[in-house]
Amino acid sequence: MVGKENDNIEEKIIDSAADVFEEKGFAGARMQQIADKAGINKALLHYYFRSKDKLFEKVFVIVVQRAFVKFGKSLKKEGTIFEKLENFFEMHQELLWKNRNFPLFFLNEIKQNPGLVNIVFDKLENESMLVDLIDQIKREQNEGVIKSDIEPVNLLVNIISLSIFPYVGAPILSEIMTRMDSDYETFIQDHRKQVAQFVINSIKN
Amino acid sequence: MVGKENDNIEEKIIDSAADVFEEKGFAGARMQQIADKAGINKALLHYYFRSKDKLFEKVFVIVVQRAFVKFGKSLKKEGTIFEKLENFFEMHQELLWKNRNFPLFFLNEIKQNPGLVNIVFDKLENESMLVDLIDQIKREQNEGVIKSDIEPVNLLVNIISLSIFPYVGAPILSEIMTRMDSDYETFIQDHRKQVAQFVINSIKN
DNA sequence: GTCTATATTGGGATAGAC
DNA sequence: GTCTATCCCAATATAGAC
Repeated sequence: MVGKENDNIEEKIIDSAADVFEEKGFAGARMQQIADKAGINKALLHYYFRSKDKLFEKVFVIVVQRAFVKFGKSLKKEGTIFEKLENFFEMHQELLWKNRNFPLFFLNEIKQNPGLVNIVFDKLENESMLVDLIDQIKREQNEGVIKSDIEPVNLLVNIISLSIFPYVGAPILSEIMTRMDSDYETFIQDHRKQVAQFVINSIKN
Repeated sequence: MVGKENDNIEEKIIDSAADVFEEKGFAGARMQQIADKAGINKALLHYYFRSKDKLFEKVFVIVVQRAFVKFGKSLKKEGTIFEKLENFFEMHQELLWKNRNFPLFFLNEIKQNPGLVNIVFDKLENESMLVDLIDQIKREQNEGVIKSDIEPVNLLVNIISLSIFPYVGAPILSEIMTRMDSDYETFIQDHRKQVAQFVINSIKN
């Protein structure tokens, strides 16, 4: 998740906690493991964050914000939907590869505790991002650049699905690939090459 | 998950456990809650299944097998890929709607404990199903029925992604929809109408 | 602030009566 | 087989010395 060495203990804890929570989920995470990874002991953890719940909430907000900021950057500001698509998949796949644990973690925690969504969303500024995209899709549909009459929202979710699922499903996909005398690595390489074209093919006709 | 009333306690426990495990995951599930749901007490749970781990493994295998059998049934044996696609999405969406908790649960547990995959897969007979589909895709590509030269495996995963993700992502999608003055229900209705066509459009040209 | 030692509690597991 | 009562450990949390 992180990379940069950190001597500020509070941040060191946050980073360690992020790793452990993302890997094990809230229920499966252990304060002991977080302390170990941060190179301190449990008592100090509680000194800084009082409880597991409080630590989690703080970490969750930070992690999600980081993720969404990066996600926002993977969207070009200019260009047609087609151009944006190429760029998005390229960036997003890279991002997902580096943060394989995040999507499943995120979806899970939100499901277990739907209240978390609001805490995060209220602090987000990219609010308008989606609306802008939807407007652009509508416009390009009217202009005939996009031939398909799919609902813009559905097109967006389709794109997200195609982008994220191969990573969320890694544990099972890699097993299936192995059993078919292939491997996950090759699959994901091919995926990155074809997915943008797959979407473009679908809507340009 | 189930539906039918059950007076056989062992099965009653399995069904209750399936519900709780699917909802909370292994780490988050509580033996107490399973006992309550089954209308018995914890001691009896342990009398029947000795430990949480053993109960979980038994339940996991059963639940996954049920799911994969149903999944297999959503695939027509005859017809072109295009015909199978229409049928598959129709059936699969119905299935997913009824078992919203399953996909996320499954992906999560496999990730936490990759060994589970083998336990399940070794007991599965649809092994050849995927291979058959891939052969068919290759054939139709050669015949020119499918115009796209996408790798068959990647096409399959794309299809699965489009089918499953909108349900796995329900917690976050429903929040997003609400914030865009729409709602998850409408989205998913539209999704079911367009997704098959989305794929067909992409590969028939 | 950071540690060791200890308290507390939640929850899985067992004993033993019926 | 099914229950109540209890055990026991793991994991969160706190006290108190330094």
